[in-house]
Amino acid sequence: MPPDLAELPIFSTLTPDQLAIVAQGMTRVTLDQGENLFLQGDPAARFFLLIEGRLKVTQLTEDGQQFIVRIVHPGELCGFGPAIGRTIFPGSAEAILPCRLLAWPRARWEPLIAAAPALAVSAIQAVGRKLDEAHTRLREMTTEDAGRRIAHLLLRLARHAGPGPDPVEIPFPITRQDIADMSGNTLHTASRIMAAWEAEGILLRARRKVIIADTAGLAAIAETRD
Amino acid sequence: MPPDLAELPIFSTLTPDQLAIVAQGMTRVTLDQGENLFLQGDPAARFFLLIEGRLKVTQLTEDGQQFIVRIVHPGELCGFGPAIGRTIFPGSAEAILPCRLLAWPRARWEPLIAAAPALAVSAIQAVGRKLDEAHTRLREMTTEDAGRRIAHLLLRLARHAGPGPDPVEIPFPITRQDIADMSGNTLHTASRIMAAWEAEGILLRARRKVIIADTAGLAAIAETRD
DNA sequence: CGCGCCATTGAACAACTTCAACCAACGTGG
DNA sequence: CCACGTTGGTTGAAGTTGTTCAATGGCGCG
Repeated sequence: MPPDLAELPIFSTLTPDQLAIVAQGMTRVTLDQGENLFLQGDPAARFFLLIEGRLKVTQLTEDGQQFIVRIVHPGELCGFGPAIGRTIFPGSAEAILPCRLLAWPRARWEPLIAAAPALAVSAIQAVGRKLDEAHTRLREMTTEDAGRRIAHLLLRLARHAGPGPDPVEIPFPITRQDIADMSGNTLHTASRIMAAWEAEGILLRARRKVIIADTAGLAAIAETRD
Repeated sequence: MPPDLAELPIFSTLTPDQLAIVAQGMTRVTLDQGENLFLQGDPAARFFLLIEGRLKVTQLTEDGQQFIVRIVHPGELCGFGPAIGRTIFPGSAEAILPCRLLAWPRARWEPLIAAAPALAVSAIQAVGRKLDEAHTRLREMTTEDAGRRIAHLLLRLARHAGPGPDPVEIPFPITRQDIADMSGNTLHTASRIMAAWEAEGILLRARRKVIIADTAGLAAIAETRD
């Protein structure tokens, strides 16, 4: 059992009593790269906290198009349908890196937030932040052109790599197709634009890999106002 | 004091004791058409429940573009920044019809949800629904063309008119520009597409007014899969 | 070593935006 | 109550962006 509960930031303020309640019914889950944690339409029987790795949450439209809802980073809750009154998962979650997670049955949600109100507050705030992020993406989709959207996306992904000097590597594998889906483009447009940036020395690219060589240059593209 | 608190659906399950707590610190607000309830950047000192009328919530980007976050319908909470840890309003809210609201100071949020847990649950679910809606809009923005996006938008707006036979009137004034902003188009594209629909007998239009004459026809456009 | 997945690139095309002009309804003040 | 400015709305033509279609290259795994 690698990590002690108390060492996780989200639980660090809890008393031993509260930790005991948190631990009730809790199980650990590990996923290999490429495995699915849950599929769209599955009953939302459990909710999860990602400890290590990365998850990609996607939705499939009726007509077969894929839409990437978000990337889940370590320390974040996911699949908390139960908390907002959902009974099935609205999307699928795939491990894009090997993952370790904690899982609780949905019935534990109420006792858990009752035992640790800080958790409830942070859950609500997490939902709020995601709403903000969704609005930001919506605003970008409607007011910005393809290049700026991709630039914003890469900067956002890179921020999760933690602060650091150039070059910044996006810390998980990601295909051009993923980038195109997340930024509302086709694979082709994304590929072209990023090829141009590579020529300008802003990016380094490899198979399923992106490295930002010039954060300032990319930020300049993202902020360009016509 | 027009409506009795207990008559509002959201409070209908509360006991008199709980209602007394809800009423503490509560004030009533009325707005004329065109007035602002709050402006982007204002300190989020209060949160609101819309009883009657309609609000339009917008954000202004740094470079001056407007983005319509949502329309607030009667019975919905709005401006609940305090609930998700915000101290300023991230957007502006304008009355597009004369409005009546209830308002509470932000400090009342915790006692209020403590007194009426049903309210907390419904607040979390309200945020969850908005997240869903934002994701739906995002998905539509990236996978659908202009016409289908407008069709979906109009159907969504019309649903708030309540069920009823054709023709369905969208129950608040709305400009072509608003429709374009909400569906991620320019005024021009929206105007052209809707003009075509009017010629086909699907819509009736007037200044600041849209009436759906053929809901099934519009739904067919919205669902067309290529 | 050969197949499949990921990626790149060019050319033709369609969709949407921009630019620009114009029209009609509303409201206000003389 | 009429003239006129303002706001909301329509429409055409030109221009741009991004998509579609099509072909090709290369890495990695069995």
